Amino acid sequence: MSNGRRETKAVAAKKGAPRAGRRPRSAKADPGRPDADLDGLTDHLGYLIRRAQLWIFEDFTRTLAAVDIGPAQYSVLTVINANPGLTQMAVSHALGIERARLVYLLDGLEARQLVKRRASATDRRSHALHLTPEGRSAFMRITALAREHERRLAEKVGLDHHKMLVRLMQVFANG
Amino acid sequence: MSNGRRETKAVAAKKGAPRAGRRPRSAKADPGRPDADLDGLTDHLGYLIRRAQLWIFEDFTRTLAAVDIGPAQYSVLTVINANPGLTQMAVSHALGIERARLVYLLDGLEARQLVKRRASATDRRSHALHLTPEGRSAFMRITALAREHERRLAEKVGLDHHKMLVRLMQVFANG
DNA sequence: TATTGTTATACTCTATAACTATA
DNA sequence: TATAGTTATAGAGTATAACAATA
Repeated sequence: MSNGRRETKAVAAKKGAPRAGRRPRSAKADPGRPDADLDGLTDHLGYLIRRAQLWIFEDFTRTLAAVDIGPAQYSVLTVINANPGLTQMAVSHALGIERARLVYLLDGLEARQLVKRRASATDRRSHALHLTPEGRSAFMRITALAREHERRLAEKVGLDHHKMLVRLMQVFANG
Repeated sequence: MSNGRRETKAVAAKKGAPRAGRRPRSAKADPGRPDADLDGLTDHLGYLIRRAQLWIFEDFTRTLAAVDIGPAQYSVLTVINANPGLTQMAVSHALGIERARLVYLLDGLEARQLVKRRASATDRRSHALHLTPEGRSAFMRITALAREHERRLAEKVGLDHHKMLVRLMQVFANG
């Protein structure tokens, strides 16, 4: 799985069927495969967000394939880097990742020597999380690629639109 | 089982002391657990979208729990309703749902008598998808609940922001 | 008793591969 | 040979529950 970037095997021949604006009506004009009418779906933010998620995660994963880091791993590294000594519960809470899932993610990052679980000085139930020196230098390469991904994303939606989206979506940043 | 995960000991834990505040911190009244610094994460559209997805899908599922319809099922019903006679491949392509997954979804909807697979008149390999009469009346109740969900979502982000988000995110509506 | 990290299970969704029956 | 629908499997991700060590 580590190299899991399968090439999407040339999805047959795409016939004409151009994206006719946001009103893909004509069911007769194109005998090949006209786009179906999505009806009210394109007014549902949830639907649009799911489609956006597909595009973004795919581009992110492809862009960071060289360092073999996925979106979840990236978010974990970022938070640990910015908050050395954080506990697993705090990371789980900050990112909305289930603590059971986080155990698995950290197992992988620790096995790759990017992250270290240390004993907490104050609470022997919990671990203090830190980037290793290798983790810190890897993180610099990783953030460079992440920025490249973000640039490509901004290109797709338009630079001004990207700024606006980031601002509007802050509502969801926590809680 | 046997994850070689032995802890070293010691090392003083640095208390919180996160980086300089490039981001306003929500002052939660929890002295024991201040929010972690998310650093650059909140400028990544992918991260924000993931958080939005969590909120939206949870609210959607809760709102439509009474009719037992999830986001994917809702999108399938919507497209079939707007395009009676559509094939499974066309639905799969329109919504970005794998055709193998669609089989499973349709099995459920057909077992509940909401959808019917009919024989295609022109190609005996494919099925023509239709809502049943029960499906059509159920769909009216379903869309009412979906609109309620969308209203709640618009409330959360603000009505004007919601409109803008829907417009900006159209880029992802297809492809 | 409650919490942290952990293990385990189940369910959702995505990605493939292979099979069948048609075309 | 290729395509539509189907079945099967594997991998992420989410949601729970339970348990040991610790608080």
